[in-house]
Amino acid sequence: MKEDESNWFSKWEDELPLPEDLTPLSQTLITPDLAIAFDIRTPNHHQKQPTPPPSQPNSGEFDSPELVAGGDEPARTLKRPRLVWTPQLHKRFVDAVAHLGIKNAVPKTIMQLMSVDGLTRENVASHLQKYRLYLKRMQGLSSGSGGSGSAGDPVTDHLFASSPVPAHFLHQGRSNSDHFMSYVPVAALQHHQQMGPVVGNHGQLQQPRYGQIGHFGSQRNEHPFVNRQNQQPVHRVGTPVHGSVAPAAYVDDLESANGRKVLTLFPNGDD
DNA sequence: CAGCAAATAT
DNA sequence: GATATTTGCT
Repeated sequence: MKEDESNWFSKWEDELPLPEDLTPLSQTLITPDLAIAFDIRTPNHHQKQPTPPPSQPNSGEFDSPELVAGGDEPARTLKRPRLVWTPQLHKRFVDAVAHLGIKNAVPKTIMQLMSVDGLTRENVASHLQKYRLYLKRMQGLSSGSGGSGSAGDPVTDHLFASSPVPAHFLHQGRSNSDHFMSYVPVAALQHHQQMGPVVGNHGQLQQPRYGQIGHFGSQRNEHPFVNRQNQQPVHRVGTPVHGSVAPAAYVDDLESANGRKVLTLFPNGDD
């Protein structure tokens, strides 16, 4: 029996796919922009062809191959792939809303504050809508008196459930005076590419970092159960905060396995 | 433009 | 089937 164990272990080891064999997380898929540029989305259903514009008044009849090298970003008015709201991204969203206050938490502002490259107002609006519904639902059933039903947290909404909801967000009919408007650390002005949602294997945007390659258990981070080694190469906050708020000092924290680490990442002092 | 409900797409 | 996006309306 012991031998068996070492046996399968050996085999297991042997059959372990090499990193090179694994899906090259950042590659493979045709570059999203390229794909959309060519309008060659995934072979899906019969996508209706909406009035294909007569292209450019080219003298010839073939399209201009410079389409890609055109310099101008084609990815501007074309349909982007579905954005996938990963917990981290959602966290940013929540934090942004939390710090803006319900009153200023409108799609436009949120989007700007998040300063996530590639995120559009529509994205936020859509997500915000669902998020609000989620909050409402929660309140609704949390008032259950004598309820013997509420047993823990039924994984209702996967995404929202795993987000450290700031606590308040409950729309209290509180028309209190708004506190000082926090200046917007317009990080969006940075030409730096922060975390740009990238297209996944199909056409879904997913986050570049935080990609878990493990095939063990479930790929999805349903609940924090996987104890991964928090090793972030690009995680340096060298400067011991001295009082100045650096927009680039984002410390995207990883939630602890079972300890809800509610750490606000924005330089907030409000509330 | 923001918010919402429903439909639609992936 | 779950989600995100879009649509229509206010």
